[in-house]
Amino acid sequence: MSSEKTPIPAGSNFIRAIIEKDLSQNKYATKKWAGSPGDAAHQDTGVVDVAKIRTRFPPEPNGYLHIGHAKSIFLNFGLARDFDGICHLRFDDTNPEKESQEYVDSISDAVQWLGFGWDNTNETNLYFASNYFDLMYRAAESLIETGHAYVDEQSADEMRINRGTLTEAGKDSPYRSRSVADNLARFREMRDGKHADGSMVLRAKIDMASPNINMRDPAIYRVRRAHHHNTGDKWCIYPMYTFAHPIEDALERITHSICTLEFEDQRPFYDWLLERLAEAGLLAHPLPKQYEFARLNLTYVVLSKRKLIQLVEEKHVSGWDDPRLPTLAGARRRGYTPAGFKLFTDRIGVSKADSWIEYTILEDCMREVLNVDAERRIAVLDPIKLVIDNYPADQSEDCFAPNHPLKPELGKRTVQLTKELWIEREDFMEVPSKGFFRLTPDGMVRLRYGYVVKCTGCEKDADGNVTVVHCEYLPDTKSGTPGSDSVKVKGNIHWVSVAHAYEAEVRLYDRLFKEAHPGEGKHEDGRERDFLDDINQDSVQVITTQLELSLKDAKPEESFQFERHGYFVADKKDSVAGKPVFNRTVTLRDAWQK
RNA sequence: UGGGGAGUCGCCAAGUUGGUUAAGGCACUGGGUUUUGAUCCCAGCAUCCGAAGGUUCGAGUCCUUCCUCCUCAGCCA
Repeated sequence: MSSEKTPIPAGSNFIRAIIEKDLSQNKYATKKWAGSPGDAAHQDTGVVDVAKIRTRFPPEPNGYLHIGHAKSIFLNFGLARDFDGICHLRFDDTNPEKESQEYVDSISDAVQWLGFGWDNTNETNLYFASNYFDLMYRAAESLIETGHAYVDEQSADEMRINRGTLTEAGKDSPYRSRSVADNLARFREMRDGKHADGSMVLRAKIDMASPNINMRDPAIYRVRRAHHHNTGDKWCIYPMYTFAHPIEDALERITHSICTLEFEDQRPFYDWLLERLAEAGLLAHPLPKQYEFARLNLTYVVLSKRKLIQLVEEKHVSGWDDPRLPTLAGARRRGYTPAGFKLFTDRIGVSKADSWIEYTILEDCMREVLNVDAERRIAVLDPIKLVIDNYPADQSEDCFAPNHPLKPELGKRTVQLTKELWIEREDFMEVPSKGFFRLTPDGMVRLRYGYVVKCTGCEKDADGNVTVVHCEYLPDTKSGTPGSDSVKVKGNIHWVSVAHAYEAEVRLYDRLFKEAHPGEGKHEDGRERDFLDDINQDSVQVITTQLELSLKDAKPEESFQFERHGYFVADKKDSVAGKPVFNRTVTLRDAWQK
């Protein structure tokens, strides 16, 4: 990445502290890099790596990225940027049964949308674990040759039983002491398709009595006849994550391999494996090191892949990019922005403590960036007619509205004022509640960017619903003219001319779940709650609105602040030229307690 | 109950080798500005760092014991 360097906040998180220390000790001063991933022999032909550190973002292409991944992306790519390093995008595609090109594409899109990429000065750092299958296979044979791996023919059930429990040691497999030659022959047979799926696995030979269950001879290669999205039908054996990931990191000369907390127990194996392969001459020092941080938990959403898939497949939402979903594709359609996510990740920090971030933090971040970035427009979401009785029916006059109060250089636009206007239904109350200072009989209010008007009454239908509000304007009070403030009013309401309005569809989104921790706890009858029980049935409201005419030209993904309402974005999917529809990204804060 | 982690203000989170009054952000509460009940500005907001002991002139930082939460027994990642 070649982007602006941001100053490094000293010791702002434990990973930065580790990197600063590593760098100050010149830990990577002689680390060689040949320009592409490879084993020790390959890297030795290279030169000292220009990247001071290497990190990686290694998603499995088996689903869509979500907000939690954004944290990891900003962490890994951000670290690389701040420390003169390089971050790789690597697809960890070692399980052919779950992965597909669709996911590879959506993940690539999301990473780029957040502002990162893989094209660096002299190299393209986009990799696939499956491209290392040959090297991984060699590493496995090396492990067998050095007596550190064996082919186990126990069934999965037998393996599970013999693995022991959390408090009891496991038992050695009857196949554990086979000869190197025998193991090698068997493993090659596995590769050559001589054995059925599930009939045997290759296991690392470590210690069946280890208190760390991950060290009790973990399986590292399995037989699985499945078509791989990248390697096709070339292989019928596939490496396990446990085995593959450390090797991927080492081949790419990653310095800091950052993952989430649940992999902590895996670290001893990570180090064990790389040390064995380095001893065998396959990998060179310095070897990558794994560090773990706490994954993101956000209130009012679910981030687990399983639950997201369920929401999509059972059609509780319209798709992976439903604006209510915490997927990056959904957030994007909702109008959330990369800058907002950047602010968010900076704000929540990185640590090892399990935590739940309040969803409002994310919303505040979006408001904060949109307040600065989004131009203002006028939108009447729940229209009711206001008639200015003392205004000529055939008259239309220009009013000037600033495009951005914080950026006068963005200029003003004209909106037309006429006798009949649309105003917000909630801006009129025939019987005002306490503290209400908008339109009410005999009350005065300013029509934003226009005149001060005095309410004279309203019309109602047979059911008592207000249908039209009447008022009279005060001619000398037009905004921007001398003496416009001769009449002071507290209320200030927005409006759109009936004759100059764009009638548009707007979607008002609310949170998808009613509970802060969806599915947590039990029902009154003692039954476990399901996260689906907490779905908010009113999470979207599609309404017909009256917008100022200029909004007709909004481009897909263009964000605006609809004054007094919130931030809205022209939907990237359903908008057509000249007829955009809008999604509410987030409301404005509202300090008025009704 | 074995191993590995984590517990600092309502929510996050600094606090490196022990050294005066425990950063910062968000939230919240006052006050000010404002033609968005928005934004912005100013002020306030942990005698206390999961608990209890101990070491020390001095401990969130060291020691002991205890408590709570997370995580690991896939031929998933």
